[in-house]
Amino acid sequence: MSGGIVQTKRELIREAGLKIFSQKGFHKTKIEEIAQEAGIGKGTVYEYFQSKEQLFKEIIREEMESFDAQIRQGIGQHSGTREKLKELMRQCIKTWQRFQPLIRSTMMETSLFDVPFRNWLIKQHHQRLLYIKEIVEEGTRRQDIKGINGMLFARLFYGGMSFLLNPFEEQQLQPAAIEDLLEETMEYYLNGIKQ
Amino acid sequence: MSGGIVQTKRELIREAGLKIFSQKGFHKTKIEEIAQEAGIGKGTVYEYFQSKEQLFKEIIREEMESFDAQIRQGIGQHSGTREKLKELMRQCIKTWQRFQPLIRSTMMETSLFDVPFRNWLIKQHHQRLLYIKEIVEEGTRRQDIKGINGMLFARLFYGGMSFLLNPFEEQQLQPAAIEDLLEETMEYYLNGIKQ
Amino acid sequence: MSGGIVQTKRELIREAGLKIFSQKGFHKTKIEEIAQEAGIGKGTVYEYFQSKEQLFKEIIREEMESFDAQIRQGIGQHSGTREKLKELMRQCIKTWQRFQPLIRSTMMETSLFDVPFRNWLIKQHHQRLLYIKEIVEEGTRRQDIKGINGMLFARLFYGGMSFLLNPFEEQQLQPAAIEDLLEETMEYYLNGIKQ
Amino acid sequence: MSGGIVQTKRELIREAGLKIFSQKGFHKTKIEEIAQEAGIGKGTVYEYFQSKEQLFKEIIREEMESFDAQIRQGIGQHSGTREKLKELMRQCIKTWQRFQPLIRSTMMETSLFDVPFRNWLIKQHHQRLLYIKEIVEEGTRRQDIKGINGMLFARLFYGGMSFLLNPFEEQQLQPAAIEDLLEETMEYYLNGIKQ
DNA sequence: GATGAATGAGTGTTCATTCAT
DNA sequence: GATGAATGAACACTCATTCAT
Repeated sequence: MSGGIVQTKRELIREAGLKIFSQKGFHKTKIEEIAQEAGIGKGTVYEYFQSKEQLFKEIIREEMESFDAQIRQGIGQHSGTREKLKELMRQCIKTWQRFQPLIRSTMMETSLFDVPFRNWLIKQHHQRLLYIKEIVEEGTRRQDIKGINGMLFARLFYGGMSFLLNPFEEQQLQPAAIEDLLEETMEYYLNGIKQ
Repeated sequence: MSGGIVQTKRELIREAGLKIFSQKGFHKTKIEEIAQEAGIGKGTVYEYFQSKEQLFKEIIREEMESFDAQIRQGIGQHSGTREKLKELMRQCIKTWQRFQPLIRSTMMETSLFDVPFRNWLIKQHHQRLLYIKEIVEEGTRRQDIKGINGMLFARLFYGGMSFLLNPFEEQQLQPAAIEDLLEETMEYYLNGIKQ
Repeated sequence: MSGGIVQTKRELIREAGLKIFSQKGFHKTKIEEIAQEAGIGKGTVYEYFQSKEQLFKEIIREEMESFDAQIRQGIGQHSGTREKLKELMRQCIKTWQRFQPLIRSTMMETSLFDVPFRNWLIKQHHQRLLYIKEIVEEGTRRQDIKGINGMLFARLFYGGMSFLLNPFEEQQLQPAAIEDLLEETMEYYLNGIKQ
Repeated sequence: MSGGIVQTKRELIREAGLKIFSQKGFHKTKIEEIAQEAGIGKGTVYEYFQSKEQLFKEIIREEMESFDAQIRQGIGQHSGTREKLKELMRQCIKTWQRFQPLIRSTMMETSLFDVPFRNWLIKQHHQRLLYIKEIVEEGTRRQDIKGINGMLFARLFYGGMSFLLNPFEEQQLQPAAIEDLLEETMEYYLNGIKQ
């Protein structure tokens, strides 16, 4: 409870980088801007990160991993297919409201990166799909859910989620609104829209 | 009507630009590469387009509009909610298999652009969602489809589609495989996955 | 007779680079200065040379090779140990009066360079020594010259030459003065200074 | 008198600087490396030396002066032109085997330095030549040596020496080998190579 | 109209130097 | 005195854009 405000300079820079990269994308971001945002000198960035690209990758990596941990933990606290999927969506929405542009555009612009990092990104993405697949397959075993193509559904579900938030507007949904959204969305996926 | 091989130089450049921008993204693409691809001199690009950004926007605009026309036409040729939605997916898959990286990352990296173009993009995107909304609302009126939040469903459906194709692999789905995919996908959306 | 003034831009840059590098050494030389000296824009340098280092190496290589050709040709036009050695000195002085600082410091600061280039430099230097060695060994066969360690003498002779010109003053010796210098120098090497 | 292991921090830094500068040359050497080599903090260097350049000049100055003292002392212990010149060569070789690259390249890259230091360097160099000149002129007076241009011979002799050691190989000559080298070299200078 | 040689604004990165601890 | 984190001036290099031919 007490901690929190203390931040290493490294974290300070990462935070600033996250903000600026999110606003402008990798190429339009200048190291000097990040330094300014962090309230430090340009050279200081290079005391903590080898290069602009390193910094960017480090930010992505950190955010992705914390994202993953949150999803995993969130899912673990619920039981039942519906509740688990809802929780997964809840976590995604929460994260995406913070990092929307950065995380998303990163997933798309993977051609930017070196092969190992690209592969790591793909694996991360795949992991998210696996969470969904496992949830529905567990449901199938419990006979809640039809026998379906888990991976296909995972893609549809994940993609749907990622467009729940209008990617062009920085809406800040209220928690209550989010719950309504989740409820309705689950309804569509579980029971379909056919009369 | 006349045929098609004849191409104005302007079209030639646009075609080359589409290819290179799609492969490398906006920032990593050099005008010289586009000129090479088009088999012309670097300076000639500037005879037809004011700037790299203009060229890029022009390509996006053109592709989006042709995309839109195809969707509209495709939908018009079918009746029934299921068939219309399937046709919409069919068109999207077809287009995305061509331009995947460019078109998608463009939608995400809107921070690149000036406000008017950004607004135009948002409107385009919105238009797609409207097609879906209208299809399901028409279904609702015909009592095929439950009374649902059409815009919410549109987002889920459109997002799901956009992840149907693994964005990290350049799979070239065979037409038959696509049809199976569409069929199964429609099943999930229409009847849900709950047992 | 007619040609001469015409210079490709590449040569223009090389000439400017030679001048500035000679004055300031590699590290203190800025590309922009070279461009200015050549009367062109900074970017133009990069149209013709990949990098500052490439440009530097190219200049060295070119000068060395032309130096070598001059020596070889000069020696060929003379016969007799004394005359050949004198001619070799004549050529060296002529070249060194132009490029003194650059060429010399280059030979010393070889740690600057990549291994292949360094090896090339060493080979070049060795070649010069071989010229001298061959001249004296030929003399030995003709019984003009004692049976000596040709390589050792080559080093002494070459080193001596390289200090003939005061490396700290930009003296411009008159041709007549040079001839006197050569004559006296040869005298010392051939007949020794002992009474 | 007391011995030698005790070293002021100033000397420690100079020693470290000498080592690193010798290996890498002025521009490629980083202050941090010197501090590391000396086992102290980077800032501490600036407690003892005003700047990188000051440190470099101080090292050169110190080494030159100690070099000079050794030569002077060495010469003083011998009599006869031949022995004195041999001793001078002996001292030079000994020193150059330690500092070859640094000392030499320094003499060449004088453009690095401010005018007063440059002049000091030139004077130092001149002093060496004077030693040689005086030795041969003394020989001339004793009628061991012909009446020659002492300064010219000094240049030839000094230059020859400086190329005795292959500047590209870090040969470590054994003392016996050095003596043979000196003997033969003296032979050439004193008696010439002519049959 | 077509070209590509020339340009220079813009930016990532290094590293000598400073200064608060 | 000793330190090393912080700094920012300096510079190599890129590439969109121009314009003389």
